[in-house]
Amino acid sequence: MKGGVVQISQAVSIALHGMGLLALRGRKMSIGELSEMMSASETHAAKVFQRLVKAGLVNSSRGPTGGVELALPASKITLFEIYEAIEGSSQSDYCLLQQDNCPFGSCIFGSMLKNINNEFVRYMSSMTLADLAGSEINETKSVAADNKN
Amino acid sequence: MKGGVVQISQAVSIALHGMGLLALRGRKMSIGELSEMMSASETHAAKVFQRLVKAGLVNSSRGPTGGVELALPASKITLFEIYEAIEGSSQSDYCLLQQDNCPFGSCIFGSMLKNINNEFVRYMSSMTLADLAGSEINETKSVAADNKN
DNA sequence: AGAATTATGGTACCTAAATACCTATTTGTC
DNA sequence: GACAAATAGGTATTTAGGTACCATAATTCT
Repeated sequence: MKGGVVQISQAVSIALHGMGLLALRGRKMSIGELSEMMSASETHAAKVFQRLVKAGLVNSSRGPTGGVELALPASKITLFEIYEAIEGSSQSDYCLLQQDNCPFGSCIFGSMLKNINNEFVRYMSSMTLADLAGSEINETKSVAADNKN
Repeated sequence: MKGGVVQISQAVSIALHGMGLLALRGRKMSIGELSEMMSASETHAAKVFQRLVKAGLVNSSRGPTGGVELALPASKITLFEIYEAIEGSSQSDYCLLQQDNCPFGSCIFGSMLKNINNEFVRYMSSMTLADLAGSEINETKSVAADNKN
């Protein structure tokens, strides 16, 4: 999960992919099953899903036949809600200097980074799990073609 | 330097602010002077500037009256060059699954984050230190006013 | 009733990255 | 020669994220 400026933790990646899988399958799945499909540590995935449950995005049940499933229709869950459930709400603070002392306006670096952050939030808030599942259906055939990065 | 998706290290913040200060003053300054103005650790600032020197963005001289100064006109140094000098060139990899196996097209999460990264790079590449110094002159009077992020 | 399966919750450990610290060495000025 | 500054390298320290482990609770199956 390294690279670029935009950093997401493995936990967030597990959450996004896991929730996406639940939306795709549309049925209850066990953490073991999910983590295997994602090649992720089962214990880590378990922790991640605990937070999703607490956030009310996922319902869980125990015992054999137990597992997790979406608590709401896929069209009602945005990617940003998933992100926030894992990372918590966060506010930025990029200026080294005290805000009032920064010689670069009301810190130009800070506002630049805030803008990019806002763009991320806006995009994540506009996408739901249903959009994902839809895009999968439309794009799944041409995956191999544009897979060169 | 925590918060938001867009994460920059303190090293990058030191580099951006330090270079900005050099552009503003337009003269040679010592690391001690710069680090004090930024309320940053002098040793850390020294390391950061070593990298900027190696990248050819800064000229340095030793001894009393020594210090660092821009190696090029401020209008020829982009913020992205500064960022890259500290963090190195980086490529992203956000998909948990093997790219070919990701059930979400050519991973939709990955492409989303790549787009945001590209946006950052584009913006940082379009801004030079001269633009910064200019914005300071225009905005410096109204800093206190819009300082409620 | 008891065994198996699954989620829950807590704690402690591991690792990697960023930062801080410390001690020299080199280069230049006076 | 004395001093000031960058340079260099090595070694903590800190922190966040991830991992591992363990006991427990809930549910299902036999």
